[in-house]
Amino acid sequence: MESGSKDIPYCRKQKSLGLLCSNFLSLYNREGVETIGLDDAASRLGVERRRIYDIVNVLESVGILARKAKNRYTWKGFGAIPKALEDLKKEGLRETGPAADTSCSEKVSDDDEDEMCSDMNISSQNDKSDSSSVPKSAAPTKSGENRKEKSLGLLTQNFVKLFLCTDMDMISLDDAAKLLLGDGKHTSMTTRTKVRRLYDIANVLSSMKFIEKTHHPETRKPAFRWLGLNGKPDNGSSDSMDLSESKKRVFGTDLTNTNTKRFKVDEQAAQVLKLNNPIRVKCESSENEVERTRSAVKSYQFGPFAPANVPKVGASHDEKEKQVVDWESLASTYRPQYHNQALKELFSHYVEAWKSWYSEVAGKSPIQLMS
DNA sequence: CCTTCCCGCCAGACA
DNA sequence: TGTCTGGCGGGAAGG
Repeated sequence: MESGSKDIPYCRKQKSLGLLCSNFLSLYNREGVETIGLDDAASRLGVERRRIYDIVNVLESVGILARKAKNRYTWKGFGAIPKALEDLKKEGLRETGPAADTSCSEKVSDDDEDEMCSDMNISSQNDKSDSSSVPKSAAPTKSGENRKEKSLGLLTQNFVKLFLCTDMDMISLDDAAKLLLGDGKHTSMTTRTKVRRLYDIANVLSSMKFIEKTHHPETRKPAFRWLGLNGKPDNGSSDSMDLSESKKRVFGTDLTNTNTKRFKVDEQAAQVLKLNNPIRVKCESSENEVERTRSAVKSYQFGPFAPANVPKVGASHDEKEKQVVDWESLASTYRPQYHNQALKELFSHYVEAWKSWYSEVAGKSPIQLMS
């Protein structure tokens, strides 16, 4: 009787974090959603709770979500992304060393290293037992902090900072791992673990089109390129949500400048980027600074599925992009155990969202979906 | 072979 | 204590 699982031997790709992220986004990126329950998400997406944590953590790092309470997150929406990234950038630059940049920013009010509602454990030592001998080999060495240092969320932020604050626009995960971990303390296996996590992060960010996987021009090594907003002007009077129909993401823009002299992360970059958590940036104002500075208007273009309440860029024409994805087979193959109404409408939602998204981007090969 | 990275054990954090 | 979070690394799918 247990042969009800038909075929579907097992496809690893169907369970990828990136796909799950897309599902998550399309599931909650609609009007009326303001809070998200982890249990709800897990059951509706058909995954274990553990995976929800992964996604939620990186989404929170980019500002899409915010932790509200246990089991509960607040949906901030894509509109919160630009600000979050801006904060990340400023934060990263600040850690770098304000000495280099005279006009670093106007609002230099005291601000913690973290911009979100992350809590700093101030109750570090409230132990009542002091005279008594140690119960066991207790390790009161910065219990919480240490764990938090290695959190996926923080790693995500630092990874993003790498793109925002450095002039490297192409980074391999291996280099990123080396840069991001403490300092020259290799440990070989620490890097391995870090790289694993970076793969996770990269998958999620890729599904949102923040980054894209490519290869080094020469080395052929796989690397990731930043696609998201490269640097918004951010004027003080930016109350009105941007997203005007101006320029969308600039893809081939960087092709114009053929300088591209140095992609590899030599020890110079490693030198600048040591430190524990904070990231150092190379503040030298020379080299290839011209890159894509000219486009200061560059509004942010959302990843998949622009929400309904957000002015999409030219959402009028379409029907010209052929559908490369077989949605019907998708719906039938995906998790046969969930044949409820929610999934039905979820998938139909996909088709719409993807259509419009495709027509806008018209990229080559966006996300690899199952077929 | 090497790269990618999913699964889920299990340990801290929290109620 | 139980539940919630989420590091962490094995080891298998993918190329």
